[in-house]
This record gives sequence, C-alpha cells and structure tokens, in this order.
Amino acid sequence: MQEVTQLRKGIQGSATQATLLDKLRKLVLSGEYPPGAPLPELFLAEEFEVSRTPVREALKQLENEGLVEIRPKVGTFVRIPTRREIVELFQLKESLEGLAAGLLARRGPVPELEILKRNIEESERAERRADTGKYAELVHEFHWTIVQGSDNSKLVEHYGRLMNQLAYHRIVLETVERPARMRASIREHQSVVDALLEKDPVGAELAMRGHVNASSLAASRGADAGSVTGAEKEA
Amino acid sequence: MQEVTQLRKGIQGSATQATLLDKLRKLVLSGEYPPGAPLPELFLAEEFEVSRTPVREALKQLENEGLVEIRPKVGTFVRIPTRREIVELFQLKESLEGLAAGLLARRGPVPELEILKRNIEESERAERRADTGKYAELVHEFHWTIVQGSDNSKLVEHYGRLMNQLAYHRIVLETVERPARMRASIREHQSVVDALLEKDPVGAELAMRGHVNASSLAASRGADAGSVTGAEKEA
DNA sequence: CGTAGTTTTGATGCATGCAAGAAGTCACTC
DNA sequence: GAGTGACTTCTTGCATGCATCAAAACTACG
Repeated sequence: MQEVTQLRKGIQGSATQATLLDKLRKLVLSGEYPPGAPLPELFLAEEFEVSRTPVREALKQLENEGLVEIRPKVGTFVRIPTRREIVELFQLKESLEGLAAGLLARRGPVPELEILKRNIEESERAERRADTGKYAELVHEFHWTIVQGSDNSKLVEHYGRLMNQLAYHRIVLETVERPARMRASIREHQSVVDALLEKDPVGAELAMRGHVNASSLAASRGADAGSVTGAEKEA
Repeated sequence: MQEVTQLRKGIQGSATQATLLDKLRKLVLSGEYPPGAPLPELFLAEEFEVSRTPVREALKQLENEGLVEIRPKVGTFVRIPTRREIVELFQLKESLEGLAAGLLARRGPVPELEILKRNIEESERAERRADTGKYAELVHEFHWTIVQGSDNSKLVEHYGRLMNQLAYHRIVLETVERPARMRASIREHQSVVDALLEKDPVGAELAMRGHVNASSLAASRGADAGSVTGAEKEA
C-alpha cells in the first residue's frame, strides 16, 4: 500500500489533499455517513489509501465548516444538526442573498441578467413538466448566479460556507420546493429580475429577501411534516 | 526538548493546539508577522517548542480564516489584503449587523438594551475626554453586543470570521474613527438603540446599516489618506 | 553582458511510530 | 443482583524521517 501511495503521489502531484477534502465533504453532505456516525482517522485513511495525516487535516477543515465535530481524544463524528440551526441559517441566507441582489442591481447591465431570464423560462418549462429534479437544480443556479453576480468575492466565500451547512440539511429540506410552491417561487424570482432590470437596488434586495423568507417558511413547515422519512433516500 | 514537550502535554492536556492557534492568530492580527512575511513551519515549531505537525494544523486553520496564504510546496505567507477586500468586507458587515439589529429588535425586552444604553453613556464620556482608545473599545463592544443579542449562533459564528478578517486590516482602519466622526457615530448608535426600544425591526436594521455604511465610507477615505504610514505602529 | 541549463537549497507533503487518554468491559466485592 | 474498581481496547495527538518539488544560485555558453 505504501508503494502505491508513493506512486500516485508522484503522478498526481499534491492534488491529493484537496481531492480528499472534497470526497469527504461529499460523503458527509450526501448522508453516506449519517449524522452522528463516527469517522475514525485510520478507517478513512485505509478507505482512501492515504495515511492518517492528510485525513486529519481534511477532518479539521470539515470541523471548521461545521459539518463534523471533533471531540478531543475521543474521535470525529458527523454533526447532528438541530432545527434551530436551520432557522438560523435561513435567516443568514436571506440577509446575504438580499445583499447580493442589491449589489447586483447596482452594477448596471451585466450578463447575469440574461442568464437569470433564461433560468426563469427554463424553470417554467420544468414546472409544467413537473420535473422537480431539474427545477431544484435551476433554483439552485438562480440563487448562485445572483450571489456570484454581486461581484463581491467575500460575500461569495461566506455564502459558500453557509450553503455547505445548509446543503448538509438537504435531507430535511429536499421535500421543500414541492409543487405547490413552485409557481409562487417562480413569480418571486421574476419580481427579483424585474427589480434588477429597473436597476432598483432596494427593490431587488427586498424582493430577494421576501423570496428567501417565503421559501424558508415553507421549508420549516416541510421539515415539521416529514423530517426523518427521507433521510436514507439519498445514500 | 522532546521531553519538555511531553511533560507539558501531560500537564496541560491537549489544550496545546487551541492555544497555539490563538497565539499564531494574535501574532498575525497584531502585525507582528507583517503582510507578506513567510511563516516556515520549522521556524514556528521551534518558536513554540512543538513539532511541525500542530503548527501545520494551525496554519491550515488560519488559511481557512483568510489570514494566511498557503502556496503548496512553497510555503505559508501572511496574506496581503487588497483595498477591494476591505470594501467587500464592510458590505458584508453592514448586512450582517443589520440582520442582527433587526433580530434583536424582534426579541422584545432583553438585558442587552441596558448594556447598550450604558455603552452610549460611556462613549460620550470617552468622547469628551478625547480618549480614543477607550472609545474604540466601546464601539467594538457596542457592535458585538448587538450581534450576540441577535440570539442567532450561526450569525455570531459568521460575524466572528468576518471580524477576524477585518481586524486583520485594522492596521489600515485604526485611523478611522477619528475625532471628527466620533460624535456622529454616537448619534447613530443612539438612533439604533431608539429603534430597538420601540421594537421596530425594520427601523433598527436600517439605522444599523446606515451607521455601518457611514463608518465604512469614513474608513475608506481614511485608508486613502494615510494607508501605509501607520502600518508598523501596532507591531 | 545576458541567457539558458543545471545544481543546490530549503521548504513542504505524507507516512509512520509512540505515548496518552477516554470509553466500554469484565471481574470482583458487598 | 447491583455497584465499584481495574483493565483492555480503540482512538487521537504529537514527533520525526523521508521523498518531492519549487525556487534561487551558480555555471557555462552565445
């Protein structure tokens, strides 16, 4: 095993660490390792055919991102999220996306606007086809486009962290954008774009915040309904 | 040296790592290691009388916090901040503190209000005495009290990261709350508290954002004036 | 004198050994 | 049978060695 590793290191360069972190993050986010599951360094090291050292570093990073909990001298575990945290994260989401929309509106004519318009059209098609998978993907894109269009790298950075923590709760949230809300959600997207077209920062921010808020309300209601049932589906 | 370390480990438990991280962070934030300075693992290891491993972990953490930059296979360096980043961070600060003020206003009667009122009184005294040190400290406290009063742990967490990155730019920013702005700043604090007393979330948020925005404008103007001159003062 | 190729240096990235500690297990006592 | 104590096991935390690689220094050549 040692020789194999050495070889791969020689070939791949030091992309090992970043790759490893990504893999681990994906496994936690997807629920492959469910909340509460232990993540022993040695086990993961063998799993990924590296030594404990890079695994350790990756785990520390994940702890920093809020996905796992390291109990000193005991072990690392996938964090168990609380409902309260979800509410808190949605409050943050609202604020950050509102900021992004406002900044984007201030930027004048930007390519993002075309992308958003097309996104809405596609969303409508997906809604008509009742293609919830495609729809969810488009929603995700819509929000990210606005954030990245804010042209504020620090905002993007913090938003990314936030979304990682929220994506982690996707288990709970996947039931969210259910058909009943899809139409309303699209209308809200449209009004955000309208404000952007009119270069109205305040309007854009308010529209965005209203939208996120509405989604979050639907989300928490959804979570109340069937929270645990969908937990193992993704794995 | 090895035995000494072993001993200390036995005595102190595993508080070593957290302590080390704090020390390193402080050294970077204070400018002891100025922007651009290299941070070789071996050097730091000897400096703190530990091995490279814990140093490495601490450095990775600092990279994650945006304070240092790790160039693979080359080395770690104290990050050189750009002016643009400062603007970006202030935009985020405005948004997050606005959110916090709004949330706090929604919470009804809370002990934080008394703290804030006292803070303003003390600030006025400090202003009359032209005690800029005390005044800066009070401003810091004011803002943190509001954020922590939001009762949103995730907000506090993200705000903390943000402020670390901003504190890092303190070198540039310290010239900010100059006497000319102190009185205006206190008035703005007062209007925030007024809105809080009236349990007016929207008003509180707007007041807070207006205040942060005004500070940030003053800050960037200050930075434009004498940015580099004060750089070594703090070290 | 400038430039390309080569060597040397110095730092990181990873693997591994060892000690310390926490948690669960088992036996022993009352 | 229940509770308490020692013990075993499993895991982390840290130290250190070695291979790798980037960049600087040096040399030779045009």
